[in-house]
Amino acid sequence: MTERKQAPTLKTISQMTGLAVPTVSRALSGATDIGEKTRQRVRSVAAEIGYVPNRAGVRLRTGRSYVISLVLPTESDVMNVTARLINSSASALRGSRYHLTITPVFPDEDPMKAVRTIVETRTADGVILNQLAPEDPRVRYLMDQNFPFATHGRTKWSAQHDYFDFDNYAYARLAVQRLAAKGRRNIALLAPPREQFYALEMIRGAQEAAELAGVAMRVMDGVTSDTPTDLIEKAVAEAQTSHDRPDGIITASSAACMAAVIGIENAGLTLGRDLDLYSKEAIPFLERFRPQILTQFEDAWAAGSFLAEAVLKRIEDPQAPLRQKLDVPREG
Amino acid sequence: MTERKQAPTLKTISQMTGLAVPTVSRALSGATDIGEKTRQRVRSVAAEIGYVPNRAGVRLRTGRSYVISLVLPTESDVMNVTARLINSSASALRGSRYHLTITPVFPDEDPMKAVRTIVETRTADGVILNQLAPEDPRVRYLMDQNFPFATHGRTKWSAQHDYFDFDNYAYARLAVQRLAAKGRRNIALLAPPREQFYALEMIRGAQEAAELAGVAMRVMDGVTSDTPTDLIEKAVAEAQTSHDRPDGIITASSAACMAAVIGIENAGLTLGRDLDLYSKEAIPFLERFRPQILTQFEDAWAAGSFLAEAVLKRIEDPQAPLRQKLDVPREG
DNA sequence: CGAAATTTCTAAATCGTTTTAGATTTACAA
DNA sequence: TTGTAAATCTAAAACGATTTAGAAATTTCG
Repeated sequence: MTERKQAPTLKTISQMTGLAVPTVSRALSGATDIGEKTRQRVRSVAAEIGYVPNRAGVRLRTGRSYVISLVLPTESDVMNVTARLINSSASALRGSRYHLTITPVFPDEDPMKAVRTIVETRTADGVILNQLAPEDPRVRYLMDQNFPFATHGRTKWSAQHDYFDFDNYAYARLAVQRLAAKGRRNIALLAPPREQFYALEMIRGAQEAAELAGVAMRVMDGVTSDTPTDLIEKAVAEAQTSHDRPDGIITASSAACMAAVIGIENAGLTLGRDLDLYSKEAIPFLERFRPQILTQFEDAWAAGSFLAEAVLKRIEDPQAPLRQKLDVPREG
Repeated sequence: MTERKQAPTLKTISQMTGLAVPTVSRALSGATDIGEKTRQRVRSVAAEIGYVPNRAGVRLRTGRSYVISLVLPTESDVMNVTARLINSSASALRGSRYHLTITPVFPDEDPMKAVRTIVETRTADGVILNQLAPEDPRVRYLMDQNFPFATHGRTKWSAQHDYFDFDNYAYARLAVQRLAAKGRRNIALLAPPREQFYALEMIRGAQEAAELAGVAMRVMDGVTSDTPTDLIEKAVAEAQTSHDRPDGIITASSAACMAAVIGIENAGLTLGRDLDLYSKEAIPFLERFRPQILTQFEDAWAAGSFLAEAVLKRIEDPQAPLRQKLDVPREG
């Protein structure tokens, strides 16, 4: 439990350079009445110690918040889990003093950077994470810093932190059981990327259930549920032409499942006859679209509310009991 | 252009009650060393003038930001326009000093309240709105207050504010033209709710094009593109059994289009033969799912980036030239 | 009644930044 | 050399809230 680092301020730079605080401020903002060498010196020191203006100070003095608000009518009809998560967690903060900000992280970025910045500059009092690796460094870091957070999904250390997770192990078990009960003997799992914790859970569940039921189960390779949908279509279609073509496919998201439907129907096969599909989904859709598809409901709205509240409680009382929930699959 | 109201502070209450500022503070926070009648008086005054603690003041003094951050890996594969909008606008702020916060608004709420609060308490420096009515009071208010904002979609006053809009008029025109060119003579438009500006645009475009092409065009009633998907399915299926069943349906979102597909196929009809579907979509999906579906691409990513940047520029320079874009439909 | 204890309030300092006004130094011309 | 102008810098105040220490008023009790 490292000591939380104190962010450098203008005062820090002032002391390091021997200049007055306002001088430092004006040097950084590029005022005309600061000597060139002074400006240089201040700037380099600032860069060196990673000075970032304190938002509250700026806001108080200037009245500018440096915040843009996206006013978002809550939609009832959102297939996408992420969108639901945003909506529900923002909604859960209604009535509290808290706001929800979105911190986007790009694939090419260091995932740690965003979290570290938040903690060090105290951009936020708490954090919600998703898409977790089993030993996610962000989680490790937040735990070490004793910084309030909650996760959508679990990690290796999830006994020690707040989380909400859909029980992917149970999901996959049940999926295999039901497919086996329908007479399917050769099941393929279109799994999430293996870097993510829940992928491993899902795979484990499917394997165990397959063994118990005495059916074949394999993880589709070269493709995950996050793969662009056209590639999923292709992969599914190709799998159907192989000698041991799967007669049951389990997917991890409605988008992936839709792609699978396309691949299958394009290959001229018939759902429910030639093979069965099994999927999670955030809103009832697949099952109405193709009644043959077997589904389990993933409650993304509950996840968001739970997580937001968990973080809130954790901020208020760091010693509060852990808030953890493993959502039991409900068949759709 | 009304004067922007100055938010009341502890000082305001202090002056009104004749008490010292710290006394007021402690009275509000429920400290034990404040007399009961004093507390009552302070509280009632505070409530009366609508006192809300200044975030910057609190944050500076206590170090608490009252912000929860949702750290969001940007997804490439998001069907939903809203989710894309969030991702893209948050991303556009990367590298700037600005953050994106989400302010959810519930159907049962006064849509004005959220906006008014933002402006009065300066929760944010700028605002992005969507789902606009032709004479949206929020837009009117923001214009009157001279508060930086940009809209996804247009209004009656859009000549005077920043916006990004998909050209729904052109969309509908083209849709009807293409359906007519395929020999369709009885077209139905599954329009958005008529309260929204873009619904009117779309209807107008469809009507004009239908007249020109000499085909029948009607707006489906009792159902909009925001209606729960099961009701859309039902409505579409029923329409097919009527005596003047449509041979071409234009929808306003991929979700609505999918629902239409379900309705049609459940009714035992064949796409492309018995009738054609025409839809917008945010990512290429429908057209691959059912190649018979005619589509136009709606660039939600571009919208978010554009809007975020527009607001940024508007904050920096209220006199900056208007940033407006009417996105031309690209056929998919 | 007067001293001590208690209740209720206020003064002052602080968080980090920016702005305004003024001070100091340097450079230049007379 | 000296006075003036220009170039640099600093002191002080302010934004709004909270906290700590202490002052004033009230109550309690011997």
